[in-house]
Amino acid sequence: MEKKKYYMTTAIAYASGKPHIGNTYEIVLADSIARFKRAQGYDVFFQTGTDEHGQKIELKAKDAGVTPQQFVDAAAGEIKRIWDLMNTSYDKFIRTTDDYHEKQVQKIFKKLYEKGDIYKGYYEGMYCTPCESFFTESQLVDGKCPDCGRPVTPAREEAYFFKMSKYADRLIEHINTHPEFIQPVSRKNEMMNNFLLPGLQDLCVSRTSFSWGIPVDFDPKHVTYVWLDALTNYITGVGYDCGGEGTEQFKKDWPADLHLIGKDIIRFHTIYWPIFLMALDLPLPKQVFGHPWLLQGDGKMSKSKGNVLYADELADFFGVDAVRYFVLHEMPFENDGVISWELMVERLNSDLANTLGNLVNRTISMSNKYFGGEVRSTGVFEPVDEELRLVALDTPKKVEAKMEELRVADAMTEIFTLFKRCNKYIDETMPWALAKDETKKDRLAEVLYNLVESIAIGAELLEAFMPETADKILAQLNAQKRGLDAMDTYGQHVSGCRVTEKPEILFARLDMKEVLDKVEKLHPPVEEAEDKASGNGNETGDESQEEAVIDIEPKPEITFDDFEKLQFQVGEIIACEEVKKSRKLLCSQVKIGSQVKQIVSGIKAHYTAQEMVGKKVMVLVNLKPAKLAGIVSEGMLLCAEDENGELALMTPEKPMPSGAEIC
RNA sequence: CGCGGGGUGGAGCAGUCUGGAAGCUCGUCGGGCUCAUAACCCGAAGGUCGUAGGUUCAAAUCCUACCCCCGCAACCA
Repeated sequence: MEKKKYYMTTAIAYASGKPHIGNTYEIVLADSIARFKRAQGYDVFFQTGTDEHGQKIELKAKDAGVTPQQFVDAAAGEIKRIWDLMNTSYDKFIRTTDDYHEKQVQKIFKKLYEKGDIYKGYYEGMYCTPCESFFTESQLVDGKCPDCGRPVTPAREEAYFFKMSKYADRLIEHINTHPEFIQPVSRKNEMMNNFLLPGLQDLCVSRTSFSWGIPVDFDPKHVTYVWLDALTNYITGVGYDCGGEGTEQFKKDWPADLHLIGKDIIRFHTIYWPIFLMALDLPLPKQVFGHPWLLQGDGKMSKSKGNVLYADELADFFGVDAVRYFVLHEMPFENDGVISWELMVERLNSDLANTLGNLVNRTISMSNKYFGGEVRSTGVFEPVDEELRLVALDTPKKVEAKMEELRVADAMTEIFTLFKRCNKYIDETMPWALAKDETKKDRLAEVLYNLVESIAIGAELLEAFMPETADKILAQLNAQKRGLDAMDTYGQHVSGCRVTEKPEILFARLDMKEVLDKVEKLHPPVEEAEDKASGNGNETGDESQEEAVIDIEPKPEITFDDFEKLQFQVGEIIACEEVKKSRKLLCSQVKIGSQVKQIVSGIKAHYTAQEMVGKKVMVLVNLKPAKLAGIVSEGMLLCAEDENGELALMTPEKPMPSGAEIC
């Protein structure tokens, strides 16, 4: 019988930097699904990759002094490295800079243009020049820019648009008749009520403001704007050919069975993507699952607390499978999950070391102790065996049911329920007591056989989630994989097999304090300096009276010429207000000589707008203007900062007129 | 009114769509056991389900208002 195909994808990761643990979650989640589907006998094609175009990458590359292509090559390499490190079994890693992808995107763009679904128009609206942003009338605040409050002017920019509204009815119909299309279901209403029912706006699909993108071949000053470029990877990756037949693989795999994405981009995958496909006369993907996010715990995510988390660092500490276990287990189905070093240690100790690792270890060592490693079924049955047997037979079914709903965390919990049942079984049967009675020898053998059999079933089920661990356990037990299909029969472990002589510890318990100490060394917290200052309060030595000092990372030496480039002046703050919608920023009007500059500073936590007014401060005046929270800042107020991040403005020690040069 | 998520025993979460005895894991305390990685097994304590109203025979769940956290967005120039 031919295998049923299963084509699944993750979102492609934006190649702008190192992926943190949250990004990594998605690929691991996808991997567990892919592996499970394979175990179920599907012919799985699992695609992931990187999204590599756009203005942000263009800018980052420029900052780094490399070409965009060099930049994304490095970023994609890093992403791929992490994916591989996490032992993910993707079949294809697509990059939007791959030539076949770029070529197809151009063809698609052209086809849709010729078909009339894409038209050339003008991006019209009220334009705020300093903010370089367009706004609709309804977004304006008092007729002014909602960001910086300055006047806006009507403006237009040439752009191509996609006629979304043309396909809206068909899409609404599809969503209503396919309740499984958007997962979790709660997202469906969100999409319908917020976007579809009020009426879809046409989507801008080209840009002229940057050039790092796929050029529109018949109008090269335009580049394809993100979604038409990014989403199409799902078809170009399996061999779609616009205007042609497409490869055999494309015919087999499309439509995709599952797009696994973050909940933040559900809209693009359940509205724009299906509509693009309709325009191309292609069938729609069967299911889009918007998973929640994995957030970093401990309240603030800050470098000073050392809780910024990366997959490779976590894997160094805990091992790949432990990290896989954690992210899969801790991630609920609909709500966001939390990750922190503490929670990680807790989970590893209680679930992996205590429940699972110890179970395997104690079972193997008893087999060695009582039977020289031989595990033999004797058929000496007692009623207590029945319950274990039922749980062991039931677990595969439950796991399959949970996986069917994509409830990966729940599926793993089912497996651990089996392991817990095994631990309980040991207590109920008390093998050490049986061992003391020579006449109970056969019963003892049966007990150990039941344990090995049950653990073998659990371990094999674990393969999708923790592949290495599953293999290790099976190897230690000397058990064969039986296949998901065959899990309806108990007692398949070959009687007479020997377990390993020296069981390797699968997961060593970790000491919380030691881990946190190590983490601290890796990411030294800023508070250290304070401890030194206040903690070493010995009264006798004169040196201890000294004020605390701070050492910072020295920068390279500069020449006087370098210094001369900087222009500092005394400025008087004549007005200051909080920047709305901002947590940290104050916006000051600073009088420097006869001119007034607007300067934004991140000091709201340290000064109120009121107390700023009237201060004479040190200003770096020839800094290139930049936008902060959309507001232009034309310089920088200089502050001293202590080890706790407390700030103090620099003010002249004697009265000085505004505009006085500081040199 | 920028967008989004959340508030359920000490911690992390399920349960909310489809109203019907407050559940899971960890931690704590007490007990058991000794094969094992100070582990494992049993038991117990601990909750006004953010607040205030409303609907209902019945509300964590539905409705209204409010409070508080958090993430994102363009935020330490």
